Amino acid sequence: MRRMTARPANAHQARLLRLLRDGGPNSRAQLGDQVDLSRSKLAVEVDRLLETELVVADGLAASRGGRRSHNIRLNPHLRFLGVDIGATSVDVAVTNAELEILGHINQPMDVREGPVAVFEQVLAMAAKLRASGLAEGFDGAGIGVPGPVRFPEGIPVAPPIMPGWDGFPVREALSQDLGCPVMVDNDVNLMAMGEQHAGVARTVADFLCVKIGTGIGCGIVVGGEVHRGTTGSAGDIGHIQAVPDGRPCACGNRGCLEAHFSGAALARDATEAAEQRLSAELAARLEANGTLSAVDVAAAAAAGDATALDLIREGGNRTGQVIAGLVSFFNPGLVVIGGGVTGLGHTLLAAIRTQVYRGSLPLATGNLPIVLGELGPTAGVIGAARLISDHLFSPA
Amino acid sequence: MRRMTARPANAHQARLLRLLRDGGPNSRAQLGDQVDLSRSKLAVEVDRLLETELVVADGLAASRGGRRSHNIRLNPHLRFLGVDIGATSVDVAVTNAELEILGHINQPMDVREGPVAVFEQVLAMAAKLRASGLAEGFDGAGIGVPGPVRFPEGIPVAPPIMPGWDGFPVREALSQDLGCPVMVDNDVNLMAMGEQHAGVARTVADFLCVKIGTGIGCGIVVGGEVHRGTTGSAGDIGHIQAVPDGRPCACGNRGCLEAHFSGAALARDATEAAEQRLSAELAARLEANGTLSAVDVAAAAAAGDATALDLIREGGNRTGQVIAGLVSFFNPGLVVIGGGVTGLGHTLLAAIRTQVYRGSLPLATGNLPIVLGELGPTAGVIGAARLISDHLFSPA
DNA sequence: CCTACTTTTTCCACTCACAGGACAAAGGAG
DNA sequence: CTCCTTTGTCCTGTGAGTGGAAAAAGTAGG
Repeated sequence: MRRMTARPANAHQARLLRLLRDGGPNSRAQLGDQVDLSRSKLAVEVDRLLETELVVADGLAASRGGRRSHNIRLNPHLRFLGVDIGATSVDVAVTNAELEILGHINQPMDVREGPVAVFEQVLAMAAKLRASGLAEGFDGAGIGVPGPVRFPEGIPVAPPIMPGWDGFPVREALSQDLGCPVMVDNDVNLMAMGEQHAGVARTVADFLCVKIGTGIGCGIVVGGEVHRGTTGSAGDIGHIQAVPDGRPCACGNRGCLEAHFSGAALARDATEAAEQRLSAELAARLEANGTLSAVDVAAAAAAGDATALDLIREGGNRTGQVIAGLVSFFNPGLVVIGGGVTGLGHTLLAAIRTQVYRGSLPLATGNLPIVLGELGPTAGVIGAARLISDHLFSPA
Repeated sequence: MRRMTARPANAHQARLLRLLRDGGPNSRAQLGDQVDLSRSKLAVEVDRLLETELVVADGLAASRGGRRSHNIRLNPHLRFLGVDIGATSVDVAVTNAELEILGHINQPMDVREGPVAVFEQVLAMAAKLRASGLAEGFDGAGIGVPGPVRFPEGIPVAPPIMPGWDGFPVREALSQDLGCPVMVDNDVNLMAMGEQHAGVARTVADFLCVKIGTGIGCGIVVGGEVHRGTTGSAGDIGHIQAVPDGRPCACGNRGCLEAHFSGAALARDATEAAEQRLSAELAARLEANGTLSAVDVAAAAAAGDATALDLIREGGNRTGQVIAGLVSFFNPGLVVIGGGVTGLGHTLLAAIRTQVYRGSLPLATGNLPIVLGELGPTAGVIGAARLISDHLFSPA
């Protein structure tokens, strides 16, 4: 099927498209209530959008006391591809134009195999989703990578955990392979955008989104917009010093947050504890699987294992201390905790909250919710779809 | 003299006013090069600005190879008042519409005497400047206070070092007393705006401005706009933990940056060192003055006193560690160091630089200048004038 | 079923912002 | 003094956008 190549011709059309994306199908009259345009002008713009087939008519709306209005919705054939590349696995999802997930695949993968191998796999996964009848093609794709990105060009820069990716023209290459517009961003930023679009951060203009996975990063949203920094490395909090003269870190320093708490650090500490027989629960799991991960720690903690709980609390305290500093500095309206280790749940959250509420001034913490992300593993792909839709639903 | 009450009628006029503010007098032709408007449209808007007397004709410009153009400048009678209230002193300055300082007074003052007493003094200082013939009245005033501010209303909130100021309607009260529009902001934010307007940060969109005075604060500029946070307390980095289990702080925690390094902490440490006879230089100064301040430490350091140098280095290291974390998080394009203790000069700067370049990843620090502010004590009042001019030079 | 009222949509005339060309005014270079 | 360039002014055309009138399509009540 022919893909939609049309773009909104002006800011009004872009506004309408975003309203339809975020609010779902709407009657013409309802749209009129939300934008500050005369009825005539609105009708003209809607007609033009219908002509370009970006939106379609969708029957009659319920009456509001008089003549029934016609419903308008984004073209139901529009499809976005959301790709969230993690350190050890990749998520690929298809959404409609309202960014609802129609299909979602997760596969293990090693990002260190380099961009060529990874994108081969990603393209295969995308083809699989397409073959299952969810999409006949893609109108745009958002890609999240676990490292800093030169955003305008969509090129990873100096990614510490991604050797071989430095300078690889992700945006251009994928745009060719997929035959559609592509935008690339840091995976943490996409998670923030996901939670902003469909998660806990829907109504907040300034918030932080801390992702604790293999590494630790933080999405920064200022006035509704993601802050990426001068070189695209904003939010890279994994290497903030959390423990003076602490553990050595891969970056060459000592005491980095990431060296003390992250999926990788947690697995290492748990293995150590198991080997030293500090925890029967963890030792048994190590015996059974041959290796331990954050999931095992979560399970052990759920079973009441004191060592596992201590590890989580300890890590939560470290993380909380760092976040406390960021809260003082940035004064957000919300802090979202997400990523792989959110399985650690309430114990982790409680430790983080304690440190933040203790370590920041009351004015900054007084009305500050600190919550777990709502979307779990789908936050990244939803954010990716949101990224490309923001791009496409803006004036050409 | 009748004050200018006119405001730009639309975004074009606002744009032109800001160009004239930031670039000084300009010919109509030069203005045309900078805005994307047809010559006819530009002429219309300039004529309207001339009618409102916001701008005036100012003779003929030099020829650019053909007919000479007419110069336009902001009305030379426009006057802004910039007020920078510190913890222990207050700066009041008068500027013209191009934000050039025409007169500047600094007086000691104790902010703890409360807003009524302070503003009595401020109004007297403003009257003195007016009486000296620099201004016949003020078209607007910007006020900086050393604590968080609910920006839209211009009301200080829960300022730790300013008992009696909480909830005082500064904006409204001063607007009445001065008979002109008033905007209120945190003093650190104003310093950032000052350096952005006329100092080292003229060309940078994202930067941090760390002010080390009686306390420590940080102005955050994102995309050219000051970030104030959800409750107006963004940049409040004085109470970030710099030393685990360190010195007790007035805020109730231990190890806050401000408890280890700030004008107050430095004076305290220097006095201690003098009393313990660790430094002859400092002891002599204590003897002579009865008290020590950051200025004495700076003088002792300049004279080569090892203890003083150590104090500065130690403080710079602490500050640098905190800034390193902020740089990782925020990824600015520039870090400006300002405030009272900048008299400590290169020793301080070197310590901070060392810690930041060591403690943050290369991608964030690779091209990151860390410099002293250019404007010294005038940064605050220039920023204050800039604040109110931004407000007045925006569409009504 | 008919009438009165509401809401939605379309149509149309009118205003306004703005662009861009023609032309006059003012200066520079030879 | 002539030719060229730049600047300023005037004027008309165009397209965006508004707001009123009226038609269309409902609901509610008798």
